Amino acid sequence: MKPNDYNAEHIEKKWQKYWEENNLYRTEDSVDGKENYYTLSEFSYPSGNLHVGHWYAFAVPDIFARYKRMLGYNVLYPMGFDSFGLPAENAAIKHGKDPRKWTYDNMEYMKGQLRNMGASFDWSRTLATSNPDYYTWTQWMFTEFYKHDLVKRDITKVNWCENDKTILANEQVVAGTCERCGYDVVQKDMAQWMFKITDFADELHDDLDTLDWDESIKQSQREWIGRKEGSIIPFKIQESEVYDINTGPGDDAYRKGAPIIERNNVVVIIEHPEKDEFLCAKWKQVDWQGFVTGGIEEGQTIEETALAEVREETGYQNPEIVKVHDQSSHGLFWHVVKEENRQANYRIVHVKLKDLEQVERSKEEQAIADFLWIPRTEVNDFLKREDMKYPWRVVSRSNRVFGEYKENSKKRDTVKVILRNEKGEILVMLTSGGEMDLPGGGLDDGESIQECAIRELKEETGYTNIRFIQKIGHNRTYSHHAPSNTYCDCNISIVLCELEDYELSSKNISKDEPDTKETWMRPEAMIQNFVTNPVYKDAPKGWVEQYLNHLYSQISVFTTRADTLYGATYLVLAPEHDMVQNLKPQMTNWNEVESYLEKTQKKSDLDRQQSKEKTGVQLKGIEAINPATGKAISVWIADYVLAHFGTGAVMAVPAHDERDCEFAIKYNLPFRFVCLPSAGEQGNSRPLITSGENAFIQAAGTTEKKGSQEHINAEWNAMYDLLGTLPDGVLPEGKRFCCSNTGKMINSPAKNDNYSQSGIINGKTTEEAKKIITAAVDGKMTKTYRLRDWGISRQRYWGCPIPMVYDPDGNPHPVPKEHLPWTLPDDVDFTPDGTAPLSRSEELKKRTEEIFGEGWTPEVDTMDAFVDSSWYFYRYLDSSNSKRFAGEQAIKSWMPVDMYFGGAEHTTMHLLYSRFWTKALHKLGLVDHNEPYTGRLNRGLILGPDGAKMSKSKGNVIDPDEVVSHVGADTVRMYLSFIGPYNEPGNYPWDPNGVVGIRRFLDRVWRVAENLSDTTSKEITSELHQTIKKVREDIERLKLNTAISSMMSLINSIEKGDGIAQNEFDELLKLLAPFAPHITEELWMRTHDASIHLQSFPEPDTSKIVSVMKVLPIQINGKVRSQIVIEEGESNEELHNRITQMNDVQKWIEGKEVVKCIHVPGKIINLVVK
RNA sequence: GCCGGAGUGGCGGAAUUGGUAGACGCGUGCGACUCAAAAUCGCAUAUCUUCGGGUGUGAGGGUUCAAGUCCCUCCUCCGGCACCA
Repeated sequence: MKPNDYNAEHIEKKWQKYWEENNLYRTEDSVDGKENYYTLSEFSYPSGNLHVGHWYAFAVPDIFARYKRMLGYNVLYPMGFDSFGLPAENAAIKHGKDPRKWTYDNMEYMKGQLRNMGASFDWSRTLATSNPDYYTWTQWMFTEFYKHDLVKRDITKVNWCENDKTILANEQVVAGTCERCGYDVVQKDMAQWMFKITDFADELHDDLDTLDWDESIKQSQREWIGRKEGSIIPFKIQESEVYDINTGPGDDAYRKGAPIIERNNVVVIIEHPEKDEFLCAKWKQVDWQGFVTGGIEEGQTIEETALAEVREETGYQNPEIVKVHDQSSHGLFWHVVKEENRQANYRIVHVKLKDLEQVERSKEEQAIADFLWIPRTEVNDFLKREDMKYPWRVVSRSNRVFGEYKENSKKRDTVKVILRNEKGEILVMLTSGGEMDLPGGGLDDGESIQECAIRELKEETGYTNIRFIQKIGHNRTYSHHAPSNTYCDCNISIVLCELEDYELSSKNISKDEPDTKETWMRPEAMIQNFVTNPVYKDAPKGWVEQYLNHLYSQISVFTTRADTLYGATYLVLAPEHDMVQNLKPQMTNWNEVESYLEKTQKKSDLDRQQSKEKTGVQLKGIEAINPATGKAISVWIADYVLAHFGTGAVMAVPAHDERDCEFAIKYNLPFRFVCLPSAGEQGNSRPLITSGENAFIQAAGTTEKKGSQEHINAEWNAMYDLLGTLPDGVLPEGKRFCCSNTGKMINSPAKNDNYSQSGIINGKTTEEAKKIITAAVDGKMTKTYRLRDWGISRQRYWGCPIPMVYDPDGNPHPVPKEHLPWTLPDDVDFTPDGTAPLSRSEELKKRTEEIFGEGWTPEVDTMDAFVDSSWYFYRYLDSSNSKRFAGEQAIKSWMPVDMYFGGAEHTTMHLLYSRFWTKALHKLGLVDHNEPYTGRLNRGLILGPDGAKMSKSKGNVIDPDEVVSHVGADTVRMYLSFIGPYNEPGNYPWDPNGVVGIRRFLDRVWRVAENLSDTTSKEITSELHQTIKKVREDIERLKLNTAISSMMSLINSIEKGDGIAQNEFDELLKLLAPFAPHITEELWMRTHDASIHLQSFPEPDTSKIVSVMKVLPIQINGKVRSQIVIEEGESNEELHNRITQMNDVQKWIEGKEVVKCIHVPGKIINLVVK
């Protein structure tokens, strides 16, 4: 190499050092006269080595940042590391090193590599999410979100591998088995911390319209959020007939259709005469197992049996009946003597001992069991145990609630209101004493129960739009636990109301109860609270079960086709639906149902979606009422209905829904056709779903080719013919089909039908009918979302600790700010064994107890790494601030991000999460903007030279360091920009020869610089300014490939022509500077003192763009036949004459007539000849 | 199945509002330099051709003086969603 040759390695090192020493890229928060511009590229995991993907992600946007800087913007282009998370931990495990050391070593190494790109990062602002001074703010924001009700702890279903004892992500589940070990994956309930991202679902959806992003990115987000509009329609459950056990002995006691039950039993709950304890049986000295039970002998009453069993089994002589609970049920029963499980009917009898007079028990009884007195709380625990199959759990809690304090009572009629929202949640009030209650109050004089309920709700909750649904059950007399710790006896009516919307009226909120906090709870969660809350244990709660039973006596379905309600012939629930468990006592085929539940539990979501064959089980003994027709329909469970979509229940309309059709044919369920497709809706596509023997076309009897228009028409005609013969739309067997098109309603109701609704929707269109029928059946128009709350708990070590601690009662509390950062402990063996590694840290345990007190325990899960990356763009703005996550002024001057470069794989997760984060910060008043990124660009992927994704196993990985050492960083940067348009996320293969092409170009630039001329020709000057214009336009659009190609053309012209003078060459260098910062700096500094990167970007001088000759193509009948040089000032007529004289043209128009001559100035001339 | 986006030489890709399709680069061929090779430089390179011209932007139709670009139908690929009620 000659001394004057282009030596990339040398000059790149030289100028990188110079820039660093001169702080060329230090970015101030504001510069006078310059507008701020925030360019961001997604930071990366410190996985150890920079690959070509990093260059594509960082070096190409650097061109854009440099360009903006030369345009006069104050540009921030920062870089950092997403240094928490699975990839780092897995890699650390694999390499047998401490993840902390491994991660930080990698970061140091990668920083060095990043410097070689010649990128204009401001390193003074760098960050790493695993630094305590970073994650202290992650934790602080978590606790702030918690305080503002944006965080919750909830139990959700997760994929669980029994073998590895760990949670798996959906992607790790392959066909229902674990990706790693092949073991079956089950769905398991686990408590998780979650961000309530669904609170922002509408905003996240609607605000997309305000963003200047590529439509495909927005569309992906919309689909991920998955908003659907439809109706929620309530279906009442028909109460099943139950024979009371008292009506007769023997078989009469069994419920209709129930499986054979061995006998009728009593379960006796024995209460201590003085203490708050119950007598329980302890068998085989190991564990207490239950209560005294016994069989009812023929001719005996329940009371007699109960008292006899107490005397026989316990020896206590003086029991008295408190209550025989009026609900009978059946279930499995462990028979101690026979040592086997048996089916039996139970009656629960509550007995209280008058005294403790006791005689010796029989030897047999002594052999079986010891008896012991157990405190009430333990009894409750026992009743909640997983293995408790006894169905009398609930009943047993309803004892001992009335009549204790009647002396001081004052009677007043009151209401308790169950206020329900559209999600089926119930509003409860949490008073300052921790007591859980429903809103309610006393009836004023002359007020109806309904009026009182709505008035009280408005006063207590502030909600203005409340709808009365129904009064539940009868008035009941209860002791009411009043705030002054006295009890009064009163009639309580339970009223069910529903919220129409969430509008609040602040002035109507009662001032009486300032300590009251309202919470929405799911009914199951509510039961849990009522049962476990110690404050509540003596308060009346019998009615809790009662109103929940009523609440559960209906099933709400979500449908987008409410108009077809008259065609709903059965209901299908997801197997996980709450009602399945709640209706268990009424079911006559529980065994069958249970085995189906077990089967589906084993399947993952993915698995369920893959097996297309629909399966299901009818819930026998259960019937629902179609609210439109008033007719009873059957209820099924099937795993094609998904628990987490809509309400987890669907109304099945087999005649108008493909899936319902398939299911109904399989199980022979009725079809009713209620919507006639409009003529315009038929289209050319095949309208009918036909299936197996029911294939409708067979009835049509056509001979046309299947799939042809004629065949389709025949189907339609056959359908119309058939429907004409069916007065009520009920399809006969063998002619069952389905048509999901919209249209006009028919048979809703049909003639001579006794349906409860008169013909309010018959003849209406689908859209009209949806609204009318929804209102008519007390349904609601609503929206549902695919988006689910964001669960962030991970049973991993290398992540941000969740800053929560639990008091001795297990209640969570946020770690206060003064104890942040809540540091990640060091004394942990992080090898995964299924439990959270932090649970093994002694230091964390000790720390928690020292700060919060004895019995307090730390949360041991860490956060999903997506949490760390949801706000990092704020930290760059002020990365050393120890008072705030970022200073307010810094945020104001930079946010929102003007252009965010990233991978398409982050479109739905990271991009959505960080948008949520910004909206949450905005809601808390911490930032003044509502969206984090104004611009977003998804980049493509660099493939290996073979066109496949780069991977070590394929051996097609390109090592950028190696390429750089051969051709230089400038070449690699430019090649990556040249490979394809950066504004379209395509896949571009790396072509080793293509790199050489770019290097040749830079060599030419060098050569031109070595051979500058004294003057520049007009043509080159013109082309230079055209190039300037084009390059500006192209970078602005991020079509860097064409910007480079135009510069190549210019260099080609310069070399072919008479060269270029210093002045013009300087312009070219500046044009090239963002792309190739090193070589341009080297050539520029030969004649200048200040860096080229501090210069302004060239502006095109249009006056210098001259066309020396205007050559226009001549077309004849649209085909190019010749060219002509336009002369200035020539009239159209003169031009036309000149053209028709031309030999090239003559040839084509000879003997023909020129009809028309179209002259588009500067573009084309077209002669039309005949 | 639904919703986006795309289909152009041997390859990556140009063609910004309908106006000369294939810019620029790679590859290939020929030539120069060289004892030779590499590197470099120059010329050529959609395709068929009877050398007049014909045909060409996934397929077929349409609008227009003129269509890669606009309209209709279909096919393929990529991305997102999906037993979503």
